[in-house]
Amino acid sequence: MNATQASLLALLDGCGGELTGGELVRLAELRIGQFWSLTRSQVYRELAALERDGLVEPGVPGPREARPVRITGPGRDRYRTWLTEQLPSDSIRIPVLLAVSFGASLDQAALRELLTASRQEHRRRLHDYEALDADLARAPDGEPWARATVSFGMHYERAVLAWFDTLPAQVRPPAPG
Amino acid sequence: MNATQASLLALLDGCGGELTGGELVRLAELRIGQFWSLTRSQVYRELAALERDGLVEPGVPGPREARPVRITGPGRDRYRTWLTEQLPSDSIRIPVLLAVSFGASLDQAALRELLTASRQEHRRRLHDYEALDADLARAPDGEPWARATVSFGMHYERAVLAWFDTLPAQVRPPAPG
DNA sequence: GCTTGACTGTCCACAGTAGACGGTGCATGC
DNA sequence: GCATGCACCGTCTACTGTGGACAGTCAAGC
Repeated sequence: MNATQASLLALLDGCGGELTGGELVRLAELRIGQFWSLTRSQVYRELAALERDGLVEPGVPGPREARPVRITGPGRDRYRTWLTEQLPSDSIRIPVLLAVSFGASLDQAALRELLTASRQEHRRRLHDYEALDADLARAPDGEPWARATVSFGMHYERAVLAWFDTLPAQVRPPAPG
Repeated sequence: MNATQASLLALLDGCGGELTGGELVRLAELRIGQFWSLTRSQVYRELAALERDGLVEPGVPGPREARPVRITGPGRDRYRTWLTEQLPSDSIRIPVLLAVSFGASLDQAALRELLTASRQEHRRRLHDYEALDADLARAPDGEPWARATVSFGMHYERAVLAWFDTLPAQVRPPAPG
């Protein structure tokens, strides 16, 4: 079991029915893509392993070679204990910080341009999260768990934007808000 | 060229001499480990590729099979343009958010425990960054580029700590400061 | 001198990433 | 009714990232 398998099981459990690999990819992107990446190749690979281990079972075949699966009882037990007991540590790679770290060796104008683009990207993401949070707030149950993860995104993006404003003047990107 | 190769070249350029694979691993952990992970296996693999491409060249062999390398002229050009022109996007995986996201299906006490441990870990990291920053501030040149990356770490950790305090009451970890 | 431990580089297995590929259903327009 | 285009299904491959085992070698301390 790994985090990708646990995520797939959790998504299958949450939907309460059957999903194909493609549907899982889309659902994962929507529900956890903000802080967890997974690709089509991975999904199909892990789905095969899950079925081999009896944690998911085939559902009724659909059109276009579609082979949906549903979670089994053991699958449900497995992901729930895994998520609270075997969580790995964070994995974070931020290329922009690589450029900042070696900034002394780089062309200052190019670095400033890079940072400006990055700042804009983070600003855009903050706006997206704010819009998403407003949507979730309108849901009947208020979606507390989903909102908690979006809240993380907003805290993060605001911190990054504040950090940009503390950079050395010669590379500091303009702050449009 | 990839980010790992560029980092190795930048470290070699910065040290102004020759380094072995092991030395590069330790130096990388110290200088960029906070936001960029790389392992021994990777370093030796990429070092072989860099030598094959003429971006580093062998230095004078040392004790214990040590085969130090130094950066070449083309190597210097390569990493500098790569860092400002071909930076990939961020890669972030935060397992704790997976648990929060599927929190509705989990045991609330176990989740709270998990979040408490995570909060403590982030608090510890913030203290480490603050101590590191104080050290860097005492350096003759003030180490502006290194301090900028540590500053990112502090902004990030403070944002995460603030986020913990916004979680639903039944899973919110205690806030000891 | 000898042991211990840290260090050298090598190797392997698996997970994550990126993208090409052939086949198939479905909607669209004729 | 039928042809076309497109979105989608699952497969596959190559490369990068991760974690850990391994054998050989030097140095420090007893």
